[in-house]
Amino acid sequence: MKLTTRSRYGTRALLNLAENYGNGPIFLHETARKEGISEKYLQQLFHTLKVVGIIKSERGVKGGFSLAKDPSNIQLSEVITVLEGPLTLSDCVADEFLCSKTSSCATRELWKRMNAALMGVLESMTLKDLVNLQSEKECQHSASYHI
Amino acid sequence: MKLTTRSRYGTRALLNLAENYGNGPIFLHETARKEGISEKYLQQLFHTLKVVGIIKSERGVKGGFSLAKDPSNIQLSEVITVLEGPLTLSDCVADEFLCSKTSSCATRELWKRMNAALMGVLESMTLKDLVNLQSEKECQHSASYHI
DNA sequence: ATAAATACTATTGTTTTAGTAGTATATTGA
DNA sequence: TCAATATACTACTAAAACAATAGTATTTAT
Repeated sequence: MKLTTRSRYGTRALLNLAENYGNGPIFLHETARKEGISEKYLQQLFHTLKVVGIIKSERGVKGGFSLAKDPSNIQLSEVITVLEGPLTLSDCVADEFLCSKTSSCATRELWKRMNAALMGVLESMTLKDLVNLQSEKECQHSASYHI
Repeated sequence: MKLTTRSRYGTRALLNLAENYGNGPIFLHETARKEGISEKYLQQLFHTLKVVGIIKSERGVKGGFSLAKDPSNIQLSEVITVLEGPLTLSDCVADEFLCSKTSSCATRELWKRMNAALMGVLESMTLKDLVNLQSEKECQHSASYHI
């Protein structure tokens, strides 16, 4: 059970935009190069993210992409859900009428708990948190090199 | 991001065996019919579960499958891991050398937290818990019908 | 104009999933 | 002993999902 590359690439790319928040748009090809993602593929991901209002774009020679709102207002649950689709581990979690045994199914309860655990993590973090985490890590990393 | 049918079918089938724990083996075709799973497919799942010692089998006319140990000693983390493979949302979570940026990657930290959340649920529950959950639910369900 | 950026849709190769098929082996009991 | 019925094990396959690639259209700065 893996996340698709859509989620993983998309989140990394958004982190890239978030780190630049407030400084105008970034060319897609820059983000793509920096994160090692195919430009064409990232175009699709950014298109999706734009449609739902997470990022905005400017066209033309001085165009590019930037976050459409403050990083602290972008929950990771929103990001992953948009890129990955609903994060339900079994379809019966989202659609209780899918199976006739729903109301008395212990395994469904298990899948629900797993989903709740995942969403708990994702809802408790925003892109801003991810930016902070990144700078913390980079600081630790460089410290361990220099000492 | 869905669990595969291996996990979902397998867990349901194990719950079926767990409910019968101590009363001898159950024919595979019975479990298959009750849970609506193809016999041939369930054979594969049970084979996997047998190899790792979660269930045991008896061959021949009076054969069948039963749990190899007490339901309270079978963690759901073990069950899902065996059926689904390692529950890592990104390969870099399991293999830190997969990516050169591992030590300073914020998204990897995110995937790790999500994994920890999932494993937290699965390690805190055993097949016995699932059996209890099931009987609770069935009780509630029948109660709501009779009153 | 034109160069360089995003917009959007269609197509495709690969991998994974979910299952089927088939042969072999073990056990019971008439 | 032999037929019936169970598991054991491996190989194969159709369908779906994934991960891109391709290509045309449109916008904007210079």
